[in-house]
Amino acid sequence: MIKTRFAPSPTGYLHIGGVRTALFCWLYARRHGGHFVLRIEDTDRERSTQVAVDAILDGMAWLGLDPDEGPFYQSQRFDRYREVAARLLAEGKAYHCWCTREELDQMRAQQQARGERPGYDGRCRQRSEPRPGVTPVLRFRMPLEGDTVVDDQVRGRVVFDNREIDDLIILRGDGSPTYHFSVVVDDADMGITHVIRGDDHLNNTPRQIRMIEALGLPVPVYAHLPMILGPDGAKLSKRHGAVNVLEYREQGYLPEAVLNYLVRLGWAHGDQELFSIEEMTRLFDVTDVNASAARIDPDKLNWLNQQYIKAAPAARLAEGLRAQLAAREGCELAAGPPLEAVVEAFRERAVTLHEMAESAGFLYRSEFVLDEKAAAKHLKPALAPALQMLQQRLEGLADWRRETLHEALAAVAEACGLGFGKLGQPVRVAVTGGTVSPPIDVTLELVGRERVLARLAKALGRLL
RNA sequence: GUCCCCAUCGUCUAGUGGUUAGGACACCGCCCUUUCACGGCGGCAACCGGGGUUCGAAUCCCCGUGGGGACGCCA
Repeated sequence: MIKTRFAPSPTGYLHIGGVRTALFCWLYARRHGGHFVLRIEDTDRERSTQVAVDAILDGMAWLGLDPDEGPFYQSQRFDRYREVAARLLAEGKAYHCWCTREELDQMRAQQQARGERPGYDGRCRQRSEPRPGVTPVLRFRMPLEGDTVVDDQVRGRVVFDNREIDDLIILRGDGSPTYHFSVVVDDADMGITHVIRGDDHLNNTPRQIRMIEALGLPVPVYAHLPMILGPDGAKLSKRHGAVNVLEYREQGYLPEAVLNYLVRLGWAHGDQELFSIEEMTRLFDVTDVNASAARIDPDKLNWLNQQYIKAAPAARLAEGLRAQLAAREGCELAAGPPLEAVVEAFRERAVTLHEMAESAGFLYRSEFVLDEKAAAKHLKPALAPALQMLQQRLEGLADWRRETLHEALAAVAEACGLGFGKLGQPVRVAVTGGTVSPPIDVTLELVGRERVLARLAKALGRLL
């Protein structure tokens, strides 16, 4: 069975670049009827935190990137790594190294000074005597000559000269495994057939392949994905806005929009831009991923999010809107119209749910805030008769619905010799406090009879 | 510094030896219009440079340039 895995280290939030890796792994497994494994790489106990683990799990769940197996934790498998390492040592494929950190630093500095690639020179390969006061680490014995070939699904064939690869540490002084070693053991134990991961691991691959071979295990298929950069082409960082996926949720992005955006970074299917999850899983193939790095484009994500907001079921959006509104000062859900009605009125004019809550906020705030500039421009004394007429008409309106409101507005506009818009805009300002809202009839319906009449009266009070 | 990877509009990309180099986002203009949007139509805009290979290169090869990554008892 095809098996892919996503193996983040819980040292921070779930990065948007990591999410794309997870997505590609997930899609590939889905596409081939295989399994997607989630493994938490927490061998570095100093930096790993439970908060980060939760953030990863939370983010994956939000996006629907559910693992078929796991989450597995490397921290719970230390015995297994030590066992495998012991075997390597017994077979002479690994050896103790008694070099001190100071010694290693010095060695690297000298190598750099000589213009060489810094790396361990193998000075402990032959040593058999322990050094007093030093707890040894275990190093893997890499071949000294020849090449190691990585047949990458994205890059093609990449050849490394073994002389460029040094003997890496597989067990630290405290007996804990290092990343390179634990991945190899885990991928083998978990039956991972396809390793799909970030570009930054390409250079690590030959050493991992050598360890896998030394262990007599099958070498998985590799696919190294290009990196995702910030809009300015630099490495993605906090200053580029949201790098933490959960921030996208907070900002009102829909998970399917984020996924759709991410899947198109490095992958395409002709000219198609919109992909449902089902389409992605049917069409995606890691061999179609292109090799060059891509930049994050917030504009395009926004556009996609809007596409999904226009199409999503109102009930779902209502839930998102509820959360957005709830997080807002002065907004009281009970004080306004049903959320689904608001969603329908605003879905074509909101890029994110955050923005929707922002512009629909006036429906739920008890205090009325009038934009003075708008009032100065649209609430002119000359309008008083028309507004008065409208007020009367609305008071007598039996049925407070968009259609009846529209009739009332149209009738008053006609009677006063005004265009619909000439009446609508002042009413909008009077009722919403601003110049922007859904169509005025819809707006009046949403604001509700009581408030409309009260605000109209208040506006009239200003004019008279 | 050494090694590895990458290179089509501003951005994401299609393209796999012969195309007026296509689409999308953004931007600009027009239309629609009840504000804002949505939508429709149109426009601007690219093969990093130099050598080869070939009848013919965005496409294949080499060099350069630029960008990125790796070089930890981090992952």
